[in-house]
Amino acid sequence: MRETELDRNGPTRRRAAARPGRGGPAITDVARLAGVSHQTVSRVLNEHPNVREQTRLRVLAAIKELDYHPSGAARTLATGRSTVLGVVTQNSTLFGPSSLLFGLEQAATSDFDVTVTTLRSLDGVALTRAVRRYIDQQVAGVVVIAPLVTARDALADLPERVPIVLVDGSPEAGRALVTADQSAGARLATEHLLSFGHRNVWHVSGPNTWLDSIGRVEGWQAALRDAGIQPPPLIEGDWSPASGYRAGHLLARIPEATAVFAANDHMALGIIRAMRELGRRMPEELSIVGFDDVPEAAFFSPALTTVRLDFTEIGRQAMRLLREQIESGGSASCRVVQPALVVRDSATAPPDDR
Amino acid sequence: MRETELDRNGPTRRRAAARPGRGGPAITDVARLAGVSHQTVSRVLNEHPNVREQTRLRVLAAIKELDYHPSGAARTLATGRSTVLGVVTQNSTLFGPSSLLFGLEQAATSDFDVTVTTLRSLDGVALTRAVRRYIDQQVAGVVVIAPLVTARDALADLPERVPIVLVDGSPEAGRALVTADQSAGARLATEHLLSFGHRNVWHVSGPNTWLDSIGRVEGWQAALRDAGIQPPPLIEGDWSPASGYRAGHLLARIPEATAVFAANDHMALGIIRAMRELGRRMPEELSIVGFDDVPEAAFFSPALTTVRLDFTEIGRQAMRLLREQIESGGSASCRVVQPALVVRDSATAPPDDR
DNA sequence: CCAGTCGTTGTGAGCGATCACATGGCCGAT
DNA sequence: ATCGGCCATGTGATCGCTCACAACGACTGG
Repeated sequence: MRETELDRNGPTRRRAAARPGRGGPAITDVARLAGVSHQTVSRVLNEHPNVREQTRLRVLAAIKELDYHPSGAARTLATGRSTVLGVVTQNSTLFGPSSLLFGLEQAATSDFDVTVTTLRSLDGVALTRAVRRYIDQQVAGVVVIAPLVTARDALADLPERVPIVLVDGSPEAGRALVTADQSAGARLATEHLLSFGHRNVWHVSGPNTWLDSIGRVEGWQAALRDAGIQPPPLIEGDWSPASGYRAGHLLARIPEATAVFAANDHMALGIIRAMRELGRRMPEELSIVGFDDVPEAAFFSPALTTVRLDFTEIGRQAMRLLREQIESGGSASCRVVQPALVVRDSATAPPDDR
Repeated sequence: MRETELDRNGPTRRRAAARPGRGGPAITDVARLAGVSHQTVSRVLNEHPNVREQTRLRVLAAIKELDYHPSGAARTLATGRSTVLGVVTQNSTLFGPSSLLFGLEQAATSDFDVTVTTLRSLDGVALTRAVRRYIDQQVAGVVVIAPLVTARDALADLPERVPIVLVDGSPEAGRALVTADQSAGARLATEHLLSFGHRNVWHVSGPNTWLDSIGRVEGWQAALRDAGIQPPPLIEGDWSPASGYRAGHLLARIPEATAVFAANDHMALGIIRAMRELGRRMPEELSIVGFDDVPEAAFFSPALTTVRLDFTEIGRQAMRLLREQIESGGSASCRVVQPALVVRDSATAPPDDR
């Protein structure tokens, strides 16, 4: 027995000396240099209270001298949880989604390593697979940026093993959710236009597969109904300035269209462009309000009145919900971030009124 | 001895049965179900050739039945390398950097998990720390999006342990690098303006801390010098439309300024806006060429002639360089992606000429 | 008919951390 | 003086996987 044990230790020690390990020094190297056990080093690393200050300093010195860095993989393996946060988003350079991603990264970066999966399309299969893959990697949590209708259904049959927060998705999923109040933003825009005395407000929406679009359409309709106005037919765009441009040409042929709410700033730009080509003056002949407040919106001609979303705040809220779930196995609560109207020069009174 | 062994196995088996393990089933569970050793399962997972087809199928079936997914952490720990790719970029929603990030994700996503570190500033300390952190995590490789001058110096004293590719950085760093030929792009823009007969071309640049800015300034100057023209004073902006707007007001006071090359589209928008406010007609009174070809550039008024960069291609090239380094310990080669001129309506002949 | 080779599978150690538990010193309380 | 308890530290097992090597049978060639 005794001999067997010695035989076992032999190779082990030799191996450690030869350092075939892939990376730099390991915890045992630090322990040896500091003259303590590996466990004590681990305690120092994890800020365990019961370590004598003197020992702590010795360990710290050894860590510094060896330029030791703990292995995340080993820690993950031992503890079963990592500090990696998975974010699933879609293949898009659109202002909204990309700002959302940015806001999220900002908010997470202090506690987590953020890894991003950019999906080509947000259909159920791809989404589920991406989330499952994260779960396999034992991520600490998953954030799904799911602004599409198709995403909603996919999330229903997802395993419960991991904290998940939806951003910009639908509350029906029964998961923790952070979203912007699209409807309220649209209402802000519409009511702002109505306040100038416009008889009606037209709307150029995003694709009806987007929850954002749907919410904005609802808010627009609601605001009109509340004012006792029958909403005019919806003009559906696809977020692109080109679609706005086409919508602009359409609107130009409708004399009674004096005010339009565009579901994003880039479509608004397309509309403005079309109007300019047709020799219409803005905002005198057509008032317009956008959505997003892209950085360049103030420099459109006319400077665009629009609705701003605080993406940093959304990111922060998402991280809060996620932490709640991680720490206390929390609930499926829901936060809604309110948008704000940014008044510039693109909305004014209708022609008749002056 | 025999008893000791039983004692040892006892708790082990019980543990396995109770599954206090953090995740789902482990490789041994699959092995047991398939009636093979864990090593055989490992072989199947890694597509090792020497496994009998029949065995392979049995293992595959067991994997499916248990819904087994291998643990990345354990694999990383055992092999010393992960499939994670670290990307370091800076705190920016600017079109260039964010498109770059997007292109990179697109190109990487099939082989790697991309994790992003968004730095508040690209100074040496922050950059080095971020890269080192990735190295500690034993990432497969690191991509640094380093468009700032400050980043250049920081990369010199970085450990060699990990494949690194610079994107949009400076070749002097002696590392693998993918970059856009900023200078050639600027030359394209400048020569396009000159071709209309303009006597001179002014330039509104980005901040001189950006390598992109510097390259574009150089290309602009070179093009003018080649044409035997003394470059006018440089107007420095900060990429923002607001800075373009200020530059526009400045330019408006200089009668001989008939053509301007803006270092990005958003500054061009600011210039256009300023001109419009002052009642100048564009492009008749001032020709302008931008840089970036943001999606909305075609809908500026006038539609902006600009220079386009293929970010997807840059991402692809970066991934190629990285794979070369990972697989063959490759070299510090350098790829340059060429930009293309996109001609629209914002550049035309100077007023004198008609 | 036996040695050598190859294909297939199994065994045990090790990656670098944490966790559960053991140990030994020092303290105040009995 | 003795004992339970806390503090500081150490020991060994374990997480789930891969790697190096051993074992075994079938096939081949001399």
